[in-house]
This record gives sequence, C-alpha cells and structure tokens, in this order.
Amino acid sequence: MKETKYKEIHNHLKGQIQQGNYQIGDYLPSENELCVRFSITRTTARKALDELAKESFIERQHGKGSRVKERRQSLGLLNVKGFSEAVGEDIKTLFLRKPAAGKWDSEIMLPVNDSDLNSICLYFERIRFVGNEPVMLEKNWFSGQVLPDFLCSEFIEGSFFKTLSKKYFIEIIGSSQELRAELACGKNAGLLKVKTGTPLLHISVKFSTSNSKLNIYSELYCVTSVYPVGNSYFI
Amino acid sequence: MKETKYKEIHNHLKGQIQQGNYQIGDYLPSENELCVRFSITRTTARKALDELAKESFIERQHGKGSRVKERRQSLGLLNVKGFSEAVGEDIKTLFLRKPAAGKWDSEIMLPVNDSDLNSICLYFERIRFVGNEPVMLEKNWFSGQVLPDFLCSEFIEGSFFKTLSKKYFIEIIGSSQELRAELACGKNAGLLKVKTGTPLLHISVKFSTSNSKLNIYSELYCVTSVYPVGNSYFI
DNA sequence: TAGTGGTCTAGACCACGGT
DNA sequence: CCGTGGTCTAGACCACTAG
Repeated sequence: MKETKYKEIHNHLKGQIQQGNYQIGDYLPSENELCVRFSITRTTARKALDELAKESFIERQHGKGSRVKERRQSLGLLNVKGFSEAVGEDIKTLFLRKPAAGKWDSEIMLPVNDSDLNSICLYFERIRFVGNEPVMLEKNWFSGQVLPDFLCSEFIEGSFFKTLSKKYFIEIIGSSQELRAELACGKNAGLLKVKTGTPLLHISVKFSTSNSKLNIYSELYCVTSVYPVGNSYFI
Repeated sequence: MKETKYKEIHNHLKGQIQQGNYQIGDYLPSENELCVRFSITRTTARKALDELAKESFIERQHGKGSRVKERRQSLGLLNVKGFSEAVGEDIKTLFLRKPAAGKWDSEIMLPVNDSDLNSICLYFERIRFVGNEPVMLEKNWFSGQVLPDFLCSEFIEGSFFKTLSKKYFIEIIGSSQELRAELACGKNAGLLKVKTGTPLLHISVKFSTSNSKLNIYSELYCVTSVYPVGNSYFI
C-alpha cells in the first residue's frame, strides 16, 4: 500500500497545523515553495492544499496564499463534535455492540453508495446516558475497507470522530440528515427505558469524509423530553 | 465576465442530468470522451466531473465511469435556505395570520434577548403544504423595530428570507436550534390534519441576522411520516 | 486486453493582491 | 512590479473493472 505524494504532503501539513506549528491566521508555504521543497509539480501541491481546504483547515486566497482557518465545529445538526463534547454534563456510554463485521441493514434510511454496498460493513451500537438516564440510542455503519486494524483499537477519548482524525487522518467534510418524530417501538423503548409509544426523535445521518471510500451512516433515536437535541450554526 | 471551460462543461452536464437526459444509474461520457467532444484536456474534464461529484450528482467509480446518483429530496431544515427553496415539489402556503403586531409568547422555547423583549413584536403564522398535505405549522416572532413598512409588503417569491435580503439587505448569519419529538396536541393536530397523539417534530429556531437588532424566533411543528425534514451541510 | 478513472510531470497564461 | 493562486495544455504511467 503506497501512499500518494499529495496525501503525504497533505498529511504532513495537517500534522503541522494540528501540532500548532502553523497557527490560525498563518499562511502555509505557497504552492511554488511546496514544489521546490518536496520536488513535486504544482498540480500535486495544489491537490494537497485543495484537500486541506475541503476539510476547512485552510482558506485559499487568490493572490495572497493559503491561510490557516479556525475550524468550524458545527456540521448541520449533530456536529462533528458529536455527543461527547456537546453535552456539558455527566455523560456515559454503553456499548451494546463493539465494532464488528455487520451488514448494510435496511434500517439505514439514507441511500447507501454502491461502492459501500460492495465492501465489508462494520457496525457498532451504543447508548448514551446523561447521568443515569439513557438519552440516545446510536447505531453506526461504515465501510471497513479503509480502516485497517480498526477492530482492535480502542476509541481515542471515547470518540469515533477523534479516532478517525488522529489515527487515520480522516476528517468529516459533510453530512446529510433526515429527521423524523416517531413512536418508540418495543425494542428501542426497552433500551431507552421509556414506555412504548413515547415520541422519539429519529435522526438519520450520512457523514462524508475526506476519504471518499469512507462514509458513515448513523441512525440515532433520542429521548427529547428532558434534553432536546440542540445545535447552532454561525457563518 | 468569461466563464471557465470546466464550469461550462459542468453546467452542461448538470443541465443534462436535471432534464433527465441522463437518468439515475446512467453513466456520463468518460473523461476521454469529454476531452474529444469539447476539445479540452483531461485535467479540465476531470475538474468538471469532480465538481459534479462534490455536489453529489454523480458517483465516480474507478475503472467504470461516472454514474448518476439519486439525490433524495426532502424538506430542508431551515438552515438558511428556508422551505420554499428546499422542496422540489408542489408546495403551497396558507397564512393563518398575516404579519401583524403580536406579543413575545411563552411558546418561544429559546431565550429571547432583552432588547427584543423591549421592542414591538411582530408575528405571523402559516401552514406549509406539499400537494394537499399539510406538513408544517410555522410560527414566527421578530422585532418590528428595524423593518419599516413590513406590514404593508408582500413577501418576495413567498419567502420571508428573500424579502429580508432583497428589500432590507438583511442576511441570516446564524441560528441555534432545539429539536424535540412531541405528541400533537389537539390544536396543532387539527391544523395539520392528523390525529391527536401523532408524533410531531418540534423545531425551535432562533435566527441571528446581519442586523444585530433583528432576531427571528420560530417554532415549527412538522409531520414527518411522509416528508422527513432533511438538510445537508458541506464544508 | 481495452477502457476507465487516479496520479503526476513540465510547462503556459491569466487574474488578483500588495509594493 | 512580483508573487500568489486559478485555469489549462499535452503528455505519461498506474490501478481498477469487465469481457
């Protein structure tokens, strides 16, 4: 498995940013400078920088350069932050199923890419608690194709997204979502310790990542009576 | 103002897809074919196709081609787009109350700014239909302070946000939201023509605008059984 | 094996921003 | 003016898919 040149440059620069060698507002080396420093052509340098821009680490400014941006946290609804950073209280996580081989379930509401359907499906499922109250049932599917050793590893700081970023250098670059209000079926009601027929907020999300072979499909069932699902978005 | 070549190709292909000349599952011309047909190089052809992929009109398949994807339509969550631009179908709007003086109701779930509380409150309320099905009950409160003549004017293209933008040059710059799944109370059930006890998605939004004196508070009640509320966000 | 997309080279001209 | 990023050409080799 050989890494491409542009990914090498891309990861190098991303690492520099994450380590703080380039601060917010700083300018990265220009395309031409990267060409010299890494013995590549502009096409390759551009590709590396374009990827960084797509992941919103930098902002390209015509005539000026590539400036390190503040990374926006909110991604549509549930954020990149995910649950662990979103609730300021005492939260716990219980794995109902640790990451393992699964199947592309029909429970996934958003259309699954063909390329995903043709590859191995990994799955995990957990319940999130605030205090001792279960507030969210979370089911996640994704292609195992691009995540070697995923099954063996623990999550970094309990966060799936952090693990993707720090261990595999994969960033979330977008999401689409569908929201439904539903009545809890017996099974979900049991898991969330509510009565059957309690209204649940059902969130279907498909996350796109900087690795085009990795999409993450999630189905979330939330008890919203005490803790509504919130988010904010600012330009 | 000259259009770039890749944008020209990109728009041409997008038009073909939108007009149905390429159906879902069809393959677009290969990169090499585009090169010949439009007298361009592969770099340019690729750029056009990459843009289409980024907009999720197509899926790139190594060794096969560029396949037209399904783009699911659903009710756009009021991020900035608003309802009228989000749904591609036959939508109608019925005003239950045209914009008029109102009061800062306790139904508003998100905290109202003090400066708003101290100024005149305008209010309007409408029901959104897809076809003949009511799908959303929408209640809006905002300060009338900065919108002279607002009561007299019609909405531009039926859109509140467009009216703000084109007539008053005010843009939405942010929002916070809370989501709840609730059971329809008698009144809302009646308006939305569902049974009491049907689960409704209750969205509370507070929009901030480019005019710091204007905040918009909305309470939305959505029937999600047929048209889930959707949104997507890409960096 | 032929055709496809993915990566890369080595150039070129242009539009933009600041000096 | 120079350096920046944006577009584009004309090639090349590779990896993947399918017959």
